[in-house]
Amino acid sequence: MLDRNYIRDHPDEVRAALEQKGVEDVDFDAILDYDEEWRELKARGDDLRHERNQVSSKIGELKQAGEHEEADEAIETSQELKAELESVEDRAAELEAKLDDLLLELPQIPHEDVPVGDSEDDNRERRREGFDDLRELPEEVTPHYELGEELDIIDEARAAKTTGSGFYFLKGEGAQLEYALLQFMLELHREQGYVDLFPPIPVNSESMTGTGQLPKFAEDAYKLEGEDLWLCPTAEVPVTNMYRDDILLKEDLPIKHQAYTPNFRREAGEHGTETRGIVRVHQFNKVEMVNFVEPDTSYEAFDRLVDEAEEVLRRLDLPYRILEMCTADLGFTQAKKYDIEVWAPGDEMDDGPEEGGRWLEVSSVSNFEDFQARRAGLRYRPERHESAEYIHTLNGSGLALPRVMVAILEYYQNDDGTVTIPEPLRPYMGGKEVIEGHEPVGESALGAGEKD
RNA sequence: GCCGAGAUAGCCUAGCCCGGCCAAGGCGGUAGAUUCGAAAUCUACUGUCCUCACGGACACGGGAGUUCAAAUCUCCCUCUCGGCGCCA
Repeated sequence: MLDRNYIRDHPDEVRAALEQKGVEDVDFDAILDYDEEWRELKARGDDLRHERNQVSSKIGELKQAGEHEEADEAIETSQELKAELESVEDRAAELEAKLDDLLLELPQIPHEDVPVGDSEDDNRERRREGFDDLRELPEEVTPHYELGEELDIIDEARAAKTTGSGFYFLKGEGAQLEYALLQFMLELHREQGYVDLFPPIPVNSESMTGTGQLPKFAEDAYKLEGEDLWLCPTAEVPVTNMYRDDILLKEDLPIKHQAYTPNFRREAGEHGTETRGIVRVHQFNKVEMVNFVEPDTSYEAFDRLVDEAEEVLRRLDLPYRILEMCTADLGFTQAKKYDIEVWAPGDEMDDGPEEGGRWLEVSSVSNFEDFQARRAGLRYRPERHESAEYIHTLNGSGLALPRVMVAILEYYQNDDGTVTIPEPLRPYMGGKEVIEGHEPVGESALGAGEKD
């Protein structure tokens, strides 16, 4: 949420931001008008109330002095004031409620460094890492969704049965790889100074509003029937809202939390060749890093956060690139955002690198500045005697698991259809070095002619 | 789920029965005075909004109501604590 004073004083900046982010469904002039009218009413209401307070206290005095006649007169005056006050304040309350709703739909203003653009084509590639010394790949890399089925470590069909499309079972070595990735990432971020959290998975509407998923993006999330609860769309929501309405101390900052959670997203209508397999699913695990920092340090924290997320891929020795998002590709809440995209060589896509394959977004690192803090009431006291100020929040995935798994299954694939396990993960898989897969189970396995 | 008790400023606490006279007091913090310096002491400041300002309004968990007037009375909600029940 933007500061109302800021909006009054810098309307042109807000208009520019709306245009750069391509937001067209907000009537900013109406907001300014409402605010103007509200302030007038507020001033009038304050005056009336002042008058009433004076009359009221006089009534007390008169009554104690035993001057009942004059007291009754004063009561009459007070009653008249009351009626007028009510109409003024009702109108003001109406306007303020409207204003609050509208303000929740005003997006964050992009940081001045962010390249202005119209679409994702205007995003800038900052750098590319890990392509100098590539692994020897099979002639034809099998896409993860075929390989996962062949090795019987990913079972989408049976998940469709128990749950629906867009979900999957991981089995045996597949599930082990998932756990190994989790443990590995969490341990790495611990080294980077993160304190673990395991949050509640359902979150209420207030939390969803605090981080900006509501009110505009309700249709992206799963809602529990009969409850004011949503299935966690990202750990950002419970973790950022953890300190809602708290006042933190200067010495508390920066606070760095990491949290593993499952994430649930409806992803309505997202089916096609680009989303085969487990690259876009309704439930996936992710380790999220969230930083709470003093305002003037948030851009340092941003650079550090990108590096902390990258470290996962560096250690796994997976090639990737860093993309700087242009204004059009910034989210509603974001002032600045970098994406990290890992290289997955299994599927040819037009916008992939020269080496073939495609890019998969595995992390998004964002600085929200005080946008979320203002919505959620996240403050700190810069000096003991000073009044509280909004902090800055940032977060970054570190990382989203399924797409890392895709990259591993494709990039670490061997000629014989097995997958070499990246070294840092082996300690978490009982020393296992290669994923060899399982015999399929059930009558359908007979069709493959592999069981007598 | 049931019964009971509670929620007051950054923190701790009074006021609530019995409505009216700045939400009293303490702690912590900042500045000043004092001091060679410190401790102690004293003074001022230490929530939000509107206003260029003077000033004013609001704020006692949240919301609604009663009243000329609500921290105080009534109702609803949220959360916390205690007891009982249920439960992995």
